[in-house]
Amino acid sequence: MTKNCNFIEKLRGAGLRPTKQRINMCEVLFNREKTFHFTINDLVKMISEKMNQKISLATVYNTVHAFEKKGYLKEISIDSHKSYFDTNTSSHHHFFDEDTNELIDCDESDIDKINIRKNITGKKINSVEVLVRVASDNQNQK
Amino acid sequence: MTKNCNFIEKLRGAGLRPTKQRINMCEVLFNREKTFHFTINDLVKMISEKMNQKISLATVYNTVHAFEKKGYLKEISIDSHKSYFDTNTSSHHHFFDEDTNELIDCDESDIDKINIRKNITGKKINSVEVLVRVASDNQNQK
DNA sequence: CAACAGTTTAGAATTATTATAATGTAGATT
DNA sequence: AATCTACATTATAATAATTCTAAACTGTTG
Repeated sequence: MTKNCNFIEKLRGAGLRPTKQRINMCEVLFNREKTFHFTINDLVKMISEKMNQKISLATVYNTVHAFEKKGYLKEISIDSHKSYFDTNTSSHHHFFDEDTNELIDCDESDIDKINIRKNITGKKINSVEVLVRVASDNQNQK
Repeated sequence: MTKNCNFIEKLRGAGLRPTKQRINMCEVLFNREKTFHFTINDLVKMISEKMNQKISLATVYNTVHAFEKKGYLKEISIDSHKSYFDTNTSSHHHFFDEDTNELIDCDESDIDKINIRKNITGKKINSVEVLVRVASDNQNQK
């Protein structure tokens, strides 16, 4: 219950009105020990269950995008058909298990800092992301 | 003209029948000095222009996927709405210019070899890809 | 508590991709 | 070269993912 207040502040701080839907969404997304990865579909299910009623798909899309813009979520795109969001918005890399479609966080010690030697004139680097695709050792490629 | 023969062999070698459409597609994709990036839409236009007649969208999708499976193309996914294919199938990294939506190849000297310390039991690494997002220096984020 | 601006909603619209089934074609067989 | 067959292509329908719309609703401000 006190958590709610945090989320209300969090939303207000980002200029987002703390509506019932957004607060529920915050609880599903951020009220947990560990960060996690989800798809829009996952999320709709989770929120509907939590609220014990439907939430409009449009609202979920809107809110996810609002959260993304505010830096509360990060999108991880695997291919044109698989896109995840990550509640861990710190700069970090990922493994993607092609067998299970599971996205796995790397922590800092897993991959050395990436050193970019190229410089594009007038452009600054916004992010550097590594995606390591893995698959079962016995089967070839998949 | 002699190039056609190469493409016919290339297709045959991959177990793909050298049809008119596929050969045209090969010419558009592979008969050039430098490798390049494209979207399905780009490609449909390019092929239609080259053939001076329509090509079915389904054929382009089918063929692109066939080429991808055979390792003639690689998909580069930027976000859930922007997906490119790359005729450069060697292992390499990319810059993505968020202002122009342009994908830029890195060559080997641009980024040090990525050292992966994490090991996922029973899984082998299929690919390691770095995406560096850049944007204009004066505007914040975009 | 009235008023307004921002939000939610269901459903329509749009876009991207895949499936379908009829027609066409490459390559093998004769 | 005619025929056959499996694979390809095609237009279109179907599906899936996302965005738009316009009406109803709800925080917030005064």
